[in-house]
Order: sequence, then structure tokens, then C-alpha cells
Amino acid sequence: MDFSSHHTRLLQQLDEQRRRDLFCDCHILVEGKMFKAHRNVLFASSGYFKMLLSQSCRDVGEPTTATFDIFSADTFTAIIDYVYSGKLPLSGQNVIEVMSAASYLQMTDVINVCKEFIKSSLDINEKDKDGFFGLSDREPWRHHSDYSLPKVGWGMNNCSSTRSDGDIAGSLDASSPWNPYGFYPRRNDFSSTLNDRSISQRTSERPIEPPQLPSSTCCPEERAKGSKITETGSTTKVEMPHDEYPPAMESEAVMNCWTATQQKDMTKSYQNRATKADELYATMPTIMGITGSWGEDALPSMRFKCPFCTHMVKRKADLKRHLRCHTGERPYPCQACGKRFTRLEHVRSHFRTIHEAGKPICRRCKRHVTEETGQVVQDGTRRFRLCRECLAEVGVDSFPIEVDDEDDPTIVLSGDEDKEQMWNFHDGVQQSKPKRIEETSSDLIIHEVDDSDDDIKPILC
DNA sequence: CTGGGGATGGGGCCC
DNA sequence: TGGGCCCCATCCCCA
Repeated sequence: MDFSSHHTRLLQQLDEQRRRDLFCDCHILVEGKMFKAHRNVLFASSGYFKMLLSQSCRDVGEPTTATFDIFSADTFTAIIDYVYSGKLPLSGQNVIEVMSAASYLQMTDVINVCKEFIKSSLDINEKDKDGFFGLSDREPWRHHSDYSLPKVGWGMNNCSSTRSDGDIAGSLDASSPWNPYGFYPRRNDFSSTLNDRSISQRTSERPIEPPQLPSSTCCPEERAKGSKITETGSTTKVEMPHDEYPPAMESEAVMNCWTATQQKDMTKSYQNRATKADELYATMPTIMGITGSWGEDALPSMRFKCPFCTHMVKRKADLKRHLRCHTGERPYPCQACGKRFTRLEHVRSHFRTIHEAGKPICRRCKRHVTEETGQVVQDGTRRFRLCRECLAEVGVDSFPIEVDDEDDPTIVLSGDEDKEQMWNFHDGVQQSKPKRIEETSSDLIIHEVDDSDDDIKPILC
């Protein structure tokens, strides 16, 4: 018996059922256009729908409705046609948006097909050497090419092979070059780039949020656990816990352990964290680098286009840096407060401003203060300067000023019981008695200003 | 409610 | 190529 064409006929049957609206139990509203499909098929095709439907499958009697305003109906038409046929109608005009939508929907195979499509175009372009990037419809032979997965999708290099039954999230696994670190474009990015489509913020029509997770979370199962799906009426919403700034260290502990040795360790840690971004960038597909122009306006110089927005940069390094705004990756935590930043220079600036009282300006009267005319005041982990007049006015000049050693300035908190809660800058010495410091006005600490902060640079500048 | 200023994010570009 | 600086836009807090 020949079963080789069974799956083909089965898919054709499902497609026919979809087109005739038979047994469709999932409604997808895209730009006001309603698509009907089978949740089983969507579940098997998209990691996004897999996660969504796996948590809303209790109510099997009610059709699940998902609303998307972040890509066009035409784009979703291409994707749903692929889901039910295995053929992807790609063109130079829709490949970017299809790939972006596929990334959103966690359809690795579609992403890879788009990559292959673009790569082929780049190869052709390289051979032609005419300076024109061949992703437009000027090439009739490539107009709306149907990319069939058996040809270029499943067998590609780097193509995810984790579409096994046991794969919960299913699509963008850690081996995928597109999702090694939780590669989820932010919705704002889509809204601002995909033809500037507006996104409905009304609760009743709120589109499904993509999983927004800390960049350190790359496990699809963890994403699924952290999500919450609610159904209001016929609309399903996915709510993700917001954990944008997980403190790298407890601030009270940091207050006691800031040493020069650890500054060096932190720099190494930053380097390791940055390596993650390097790896991400290294595994980016060919689409990242584009020669010539993108679209109708030809530019003579080389430009690199972000695959998730319309932004173009001249240097690959700038694109790498730009990509962090899409990945949400924040590899540089402030060692004092735990807030995370996308760039080392930002955390340095933050530390100097917030924790080092780097600005010689009185916080109260905004006047310039010097070592003689002002003092550093500490409020929790924040440090700032006040001129002596303002200090006198706010009445904190009665606080004791303690300096253990003129050559080794130490910030001393008020009260004898807090003497061990020092923001210790002694080289190589770590005093660790974690104790929460209440950030109230009563904790205002005054110490001698020492502008020669050679020993207290929190970050190796 | 509004304006000002600080904090932060991101792009360009030089070294 | 990465680090760093400069600049500008945006957000947010506070008076």
C-alpha cells in the first residue's frame, strides 16, 4: 500500500475544510479581517498558538478568537496559506513582514524559508554586481515565488528540528539561530515599523501580547509557565509578568561588598554577558547585511537593515547594538541598584549620576558646588550633593559626619548600629552584613566630599 | 493639569 | 571591531 501521499491529501482536506468553514474552532482577526482555522492545525504549526491554545484548551466548546494588529491581513494570509499547504508565497515586498510575523508567531520553518529567499536574492545580487539589491519585484522570475518547505525549509542548515510532539512551545528552540536568547520583537517595534499600523489599546480589542520575558529566560517552557491567558468574551489575551529589571544583586548586600576586586570581576561579568549578544549577532541570518538599497531609493553605500524595523545603519556594530532594543537584552546591571542597561556606557553614566554623586550640582538649589561648598549626601543607594546652605536649611547638618581615614574615605551611615552598613570601598575587603537600609529622609548621610575618587570608581572606566 | 528638569534610551560617529 | 563620546528624543517625577 502507498501511504506516501496520505499527508498531502490530509492537508488538502484540512485546507478545503478551512475554506468552507467546516469545523473551524479558532478565529483570528487581523486588521479587521476574520480568518478561520482549526486549532489543531495552528497548534501544530506555531509555537505562539501552541502556547496560547495549550492554556485555553479547557473551553473547547467556545471558539478561540485571537486579534492581531501588528501585521497585515495579507501577511497573515500568506502564513495561513503556508500552514494549510506547505507553500509560502514570498515576494521581495512581503518577505520582511512575513518573516517578522513568523518570528512573532514562532514559526521557525517560515523564518528559515524567508531567510533562504533573501539569501538567494543576495547571492543573485552578488553575482550581478549591479549594486541593486534584488529583493524587489523588478525581478519577474522571483515575483511571488512559492517557497515549498520540502525543497528549502526542513532540510536547511540551522533549521530547527525540534518540532517533536514533546516540544511544548514547539518552534523557536535554543538551537534556532533566531531565538537563542528569547528573541521576541516588542510589539511597539512592530507597531512602529510595519507600515505604522496602529495597535488597539482597548481592552476588548487588545491584540495578543507576545511573550515578553526577561532576556535571560530562553526556555520555551518557562515562558509558557510565566504567561497568563485570560479570555474576555471571545477574545483571548495573554498577559506576561513584567520583570524588566530583575535586580542582579540585593542592593543591601551590594552596599557592603563593593570592592575594587569585584569591580574587575564585574567587568569580566559584563564581558561574558556581552558575549551572549555577540553569539546572538553571530547567528543572525544573512538578512542582517544588505548591500545597496532597500527598495526604490538606491543608495550607493553599504547599509545594514534591521529585520524587525525599518532602521538602517552603516556599520554592522551599530546594527548589533540596535538589535538589543528588539531583543530586550540588558547585559549590564548596575551593581548598586540592580537596574539593567543595554550599554556599558549607560550603566556607567547611571552609576556616576545616581550612586556616585558625579554631578557637582546641589540637588536642591541646582547651584554648582565644590569640595568646599558642598557635601555628598546619601539617601539609600542614591548619592547626591548639597551645598552647605541647603544642608543647613534642610536641617541635616546636625547628622554626624564620620571619616575613619582621610586617605581611605568610607561612607558611614548614621547611628552606631549601622556602622557596619558601609558602602565599602576598601580594596579587597568585603564586609557583608546585609541589612536593609530604609530609604527615608532620616537616612540622609553626610560624609566628607572627596572628589579624588580614584579608589571608589564603581566601574572601571 | 502642566511645565521643567533629571534619567534613560538610542543613533551617529570618532578613535 | 569595540569602546566611548556627543547629541537628541522620550519618559517620568515633582513642584
